[in-house]
Order: sequence, then structure tokens, then C-alpha cells
Amino acid sequence: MPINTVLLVEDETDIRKMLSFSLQRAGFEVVGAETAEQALDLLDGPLPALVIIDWMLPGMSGVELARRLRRDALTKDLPTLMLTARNEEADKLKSFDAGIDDYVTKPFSPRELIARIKALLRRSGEPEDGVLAVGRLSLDSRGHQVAVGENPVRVGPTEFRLLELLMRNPDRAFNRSQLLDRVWGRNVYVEERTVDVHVLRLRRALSPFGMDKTVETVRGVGYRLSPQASTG
Amino acid sequence: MPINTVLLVEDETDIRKMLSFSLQRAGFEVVGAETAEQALDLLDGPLPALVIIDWMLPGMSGVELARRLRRDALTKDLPTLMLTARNEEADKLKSFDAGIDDYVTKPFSPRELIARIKALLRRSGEPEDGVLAVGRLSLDSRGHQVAVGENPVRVGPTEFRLLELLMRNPDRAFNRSQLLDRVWGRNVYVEERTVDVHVLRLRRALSPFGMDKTVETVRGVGYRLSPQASTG
DNA sequence: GGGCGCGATCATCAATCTGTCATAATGCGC
DNA sequence: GCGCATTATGACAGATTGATGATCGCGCCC
Repeated sequence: MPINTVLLVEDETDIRKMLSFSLQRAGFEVVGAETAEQALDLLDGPLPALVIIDWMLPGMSGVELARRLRRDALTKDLPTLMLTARNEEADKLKSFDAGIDDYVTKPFSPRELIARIKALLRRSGEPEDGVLAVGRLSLDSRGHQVAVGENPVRVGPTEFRLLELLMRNPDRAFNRSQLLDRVWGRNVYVEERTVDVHVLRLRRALSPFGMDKTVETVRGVGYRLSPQASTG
Repeated sequence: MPINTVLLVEDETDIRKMLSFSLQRAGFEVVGAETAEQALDLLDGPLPALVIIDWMLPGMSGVELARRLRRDALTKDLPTLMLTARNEEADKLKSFDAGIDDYVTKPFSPRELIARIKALLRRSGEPEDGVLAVGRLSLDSRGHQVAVGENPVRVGPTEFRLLELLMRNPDRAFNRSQLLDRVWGRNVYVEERTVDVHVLRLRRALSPFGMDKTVETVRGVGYRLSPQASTG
């Protein structure tokens, strides 16, 4: 289930097909489910970006499904949108109470639905941008933190930027000049050999976790981050 | 502007008062603005949790205001809700296009409005009851109280807002400029180093409970609240 | 008017980071 | 194995950056 996937839980085949078509036109991947149970099964795999739930479902109701999603830590942040034929205040409140993020009443125009979906996705947008990971090594650029597994790793500012560049470009070798340009900034006069020292310091910080081999020397060229070597 | 504050941009006094009343009953602090311009001024200070915008405003329109909020890095994540007397599809689309998160048509019931507000805040990760918790540390934005376990912690107003921001964004590093913008408000001329002093005072208030390590220094950047370090 | 709480600055001290060098170690071609 | 080229490492002095204590001023309440 790719990132721009929408899980559509709707038992009526016609409506499901129609919606699938509209959603696909708008650039979404659509995965359909006919029942809440089937939806829950699908959610055991990779998560979609959003779940659209029909109010009336055979078996477990849409509201109950929403409630379950909200209860499970894994799915509780999934944006959800309720689809319903009824337009009653009580139903709306019940939906919101179940943790639904938005509520659309049939008949609705596909355009409105798309607009609402986009608004929802914008809000839930990209909360976890900036977390790079290579093997057990992770770097959170927003939080300015490096860790191996659960263990935080202390690195200085320069080593942080260096690692960040390398992690953004795994398996790519940089020569010292490129590293100076991109980590230190252009027009900064620093001896090329200085790079070596910072690579050393970075390796030293990673070595207690056996990840020092991850930053490889490319003789005659420079350095490279190699995901392979992480399983050292 | 405490965290559970709602900024209400509505030029008609009667409606503004009515809504303020409902919102306050529901536990929100309300700050009113009569024009988009006034709202923008207010948003130079500490940010509210949500902005409610009337479609029709004298001067800058509600849609334009929404668009501006979306454009500014500081306010682009603020949940927004549009209030309108019109119920036309085109308007809705225009609103969503301007980055509005939800859209409520007059006449609406206060209950529905509250329900939608709560749904929005839930999505943006805002606890509705105003109690944030990180480890044993808890902060009640409504009651303006901080505690570690059962022990209340005395902190000054500025330290409170600072902690509030950090607790809402755990594991995220802020530089001093961002902290000044979001805690002190924009266009407030305050020395960057002043942040250090308030961080110090905050740590000092937390240290009797061993929670002072929770506010971490990110050298060369600023500060970060780390749930990990709380188990000190 | 005189405490009092709070907030902003400043000066100073301490911790950490940085770039560079000298020297040891290593890899590589022959 | 040899010698050259390249990289790793330890040490260091200066420069940055953060922590801390003290001070000053302001608004408020008695």
C-alpha cells in the first residue's frame, strides 16, 4: 500500500467503483474493502494515507470501525472520513465522537470529496519528515538527534551535518572538496584534511554501537556511507 | 494566548459574542478580532490552537486571510475553520483551496461547531482537555499548572509557555529565534540569549524532581524536550 | 512610597567544538 | 618486500557557545 493510498470501506459495489474511479483520477491509489472486518485485515499490512468509511456496513458498523482504528496505537493517527446517506445532527456527533475527522453526506460531488480528502491529508501532512534511517542508524533532522536503535548518539554539529549529507545519499562517494562545499558551505577556506578528522570523530561516536564501518573510506576519492557495512 | 485559545475572526458583534460564549462554555479561551488585519496583528503574538474565520469580513476577506496564514511558515500548521452564510459548492471548494481545514455553514448549531473544532484539534494533536503529559511531567494548559507526578511545580508565566510549546513538540529541536517567535511572539525585540535564561529557570524549577534533564541543549541549535531523558 | 514578582541583559566562567599539525598506520603498484 | 601515496589518529590552542549569577527596570498591590 503506497503512501498515497486510500482505503475505501464501502459495501455497495456501484458506489465503490464510482468512488474508486474519481479517486484514481485525482491521483490516489485505491484499495477497496466490502466490510469492516476485511478493512481491519488489510490494515494489518502497510498503512494507507487515509480511510474512507461508509456509515452503513454489514456486520461491524462504520462507527465501530472508526472507534477501533482510534483505539489501536498503530492506526490512531490515520485520518478518517465518514460517508453517509443520513444527514442528522446526532449521527454527525456520533461520528466525531468516534474520532472521525470529517463527515460527508450523500449525495456529494466527487469534487467536494476530493477537496475534503486533500484538506485532511494536508493537515495530517508530513509530521515525521526529516527522519532518515539506514539500518539501525537513524537521524532526525527536525529534532537534531542521531540514534542507533534506541540509543542516542552524541555527535557535534559538524559531524551531524556530515552524517546528514551522507545519509541522504547512501552509497554515494563524495570527495573532500564536495564535502567541504556541502557540509561546511562554499567559500569557506578549510584544509581538505580537516574532513578526515571529522570523519574520524563521527566514526568514533558510532563505534560503541558497531556502526563505525558504515562510513567507508574510498581510497583516492573520499568517503561514502554504506548501508551494507552497517550489519557489521 | 494560551494553547487552548481559539482566535475568532468575525465582524458581527452579536455572532462573535454568541460564539465566544459557546466556546468558553466548552472550555476554550477566546480571543476575538473584528477584521483580518486585526487577526494578523494578534497572530504576531503567541499562537492560538485554532482560528475560526468568517467568510465575509470588511477589508481583507476571510479566504484571503486563510491563504495568508497558509503561506506563512509560522502559521501554516494552524487549523482553520471557515464560517459562512452561503452554502454553495464553489465557495466550499474555494475555502478548501485556500487551505481551510473545515467549513461550517450558518445557521449552525453551537454543538456541531464544537464537535468540529474538537475533531480538528484532535487531528492536529491537541489534547482537548488541555492536559499534556510527557513521562511523569504534566502540564494543564487550562488550569495553568505544571506537575511532576502529584507534586505541583511553580513556574513563571514565560517558563510556562515555553514548557507548553516544548511539550507539544517533544523531540523537536527549536532554535532561539523560533522560540522567541512562538513563545514571546513575533516582532518582539528580545535578545536571543534571553531564551537561555528562561530555559535555565525552567530547568531549575524541574530539577527538584529530577526532571531538569528533560529540557536538553542542542549545541549550535537551541533546545529540545526529550521524553527519554525524563527517566533520569 | 516601598516591597514583590517577573522579565530582560550583561559579564563571566565552563564546556565543547574546530581546524591544523605532526606522526603513525595502511594500502597499493611493482 | 619496498617505497610512495593516502589515510588514521592524537594532541593542542584558539574560538564558539552555553550556563550561571547578578543587576536593573517595570508594573502591581498594599
